[in-house]
Amino acid sequence: MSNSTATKTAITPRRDEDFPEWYQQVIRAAELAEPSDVRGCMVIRPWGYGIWENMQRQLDGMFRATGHRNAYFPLFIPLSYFAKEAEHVEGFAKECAVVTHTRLEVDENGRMKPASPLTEPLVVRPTSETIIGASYAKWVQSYRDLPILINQWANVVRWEMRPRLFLRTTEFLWQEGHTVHETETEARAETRLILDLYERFVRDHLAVPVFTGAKSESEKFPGAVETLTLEAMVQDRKAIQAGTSHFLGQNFARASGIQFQNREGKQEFGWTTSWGMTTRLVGTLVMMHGDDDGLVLPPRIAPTQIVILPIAPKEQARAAVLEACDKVAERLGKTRYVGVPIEVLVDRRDLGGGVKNWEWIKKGVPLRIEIGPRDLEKNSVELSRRDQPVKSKDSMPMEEFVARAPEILTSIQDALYARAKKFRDANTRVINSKKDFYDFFTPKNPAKPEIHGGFALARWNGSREIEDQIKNDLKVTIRAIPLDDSSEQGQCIFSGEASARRVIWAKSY
RNA sequence: CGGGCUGUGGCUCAGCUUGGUAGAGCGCCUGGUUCGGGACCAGGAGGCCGUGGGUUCAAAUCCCACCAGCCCGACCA
Repeated sequence: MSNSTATKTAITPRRDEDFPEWYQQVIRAAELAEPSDVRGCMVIRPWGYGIWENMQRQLDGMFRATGHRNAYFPLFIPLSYFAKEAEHVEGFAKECAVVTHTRLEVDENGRMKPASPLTEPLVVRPTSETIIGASYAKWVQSYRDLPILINQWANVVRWEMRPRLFLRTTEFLWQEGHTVHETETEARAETRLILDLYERFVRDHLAVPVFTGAKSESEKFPGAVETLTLEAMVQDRKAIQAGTSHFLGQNFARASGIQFQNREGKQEFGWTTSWGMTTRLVGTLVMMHGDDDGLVLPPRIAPTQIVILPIAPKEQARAAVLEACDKVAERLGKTRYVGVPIEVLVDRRDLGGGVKNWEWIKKGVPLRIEIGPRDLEKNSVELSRRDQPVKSKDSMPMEEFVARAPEILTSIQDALYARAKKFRDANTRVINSKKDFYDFFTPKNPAKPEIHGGFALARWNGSREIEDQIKNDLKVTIRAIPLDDSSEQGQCIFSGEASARRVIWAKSY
């Protein structure tokens, strides 16, 4: 009893008690998003949307720097377009929202009902390869028109059976890049370029370490020749896909008629790619860095990086304290951190006690500053880093703090990455026998599985049957086939057959 | 779409078995004391009990249907 307050966490349950429930509670407590009345759809609140806007701004800059430009294509895709690529339709058929009518009429019971059926139904885009392909087919005549390097920021709809906030919602936001190239080599290079760009983005901005690689045949994008992926490990040791980059070969060019006259004067199909990152990354951040007191945001992605909390116990002191807070805020706002002005907020709301402080803890603000009468006397500030225990607090001369703020933010950013990487590496195993593999992925308490498993690096013979078997037995799948060609021959741990390489296995989101 | 569970103020839930037209905690509002670690006291607002039908003098409570949500499976960024 005596230490019950000492061990109290802001989020109930704790991660080790019930991870999925913890995840939902963090999203609620941090005011990132909430479920809406529309099944499977969510309302993204300002704090959550602010994170997404930062991702957009940062990624967009990277796309531009590599020669890509933004455009916008229709939300509705004629069914006939969509159906052009066989594997593609098959892959998405079960989760398409379809618009069949163009207006509402009042029926005999006074209820609204759809009327005026469309001759050709429209699919609400689950992805835009086919509708964009239709435009590209018109734009591409000659090899001189290539490459086409376009990105679109959009919403898409995939009618999922089991939605979860950010991780899997019926409607979600993303960017989708769609490019056309003259040669296979160029298109493959583009796929790799984007994979590397994504990896840099999640590492440097989100403090998320990933393994990259190719998807197996069964896991790749419907219609793609090759799907490259970034796989992160979150704190329940499951894998989450942080982004994908697809080499589409000539499949979609053939389906959409993207043809050009090549340097030899012959008609040839273009080589296309597509790649995307989604609002799922917000959920990834929660599960990657969050703790039992709520969200923990890497400084580079936080909508507010520093919050200043005025402490004014006595009425007489208030004006002076607020003035000091504003002054610090103003100076910080003129200070640059990774090239942009620091986002500071003075929380002057009239809320008592630690309530305010806890609110910002739960929201994951990287740095909290307290300024009170005692600080005014000493000309100092109290600072708390979100990457450190919530109760720890340091005092620092005001001048020094203002000067060192960017450096402190950098140090938080680095600490989060280091912690995440350490966690992943500690839960990544080289596994050399089927028994060890099954042990690794089997919880000790099957009735209420504890957090277990992780990433297993194990040899595989390349067969679909083995994949299906493992998925069936353990719900474990191949997350990535590493690209680095350090091919030491060995034996598949499941079949004993020849195996060219180790692949990464895990349970996944 | 199959199996299980659940729908009662903003949130979490009690009440239902043994019908008699609503309660708690948290949150919210007002006033005061507080404020350097989730404060306290006093007062107050807010619910046609998921929807429709049935049984009954009377339904949150019993019966039927529907709808929605959660968990498990199949699918997925």
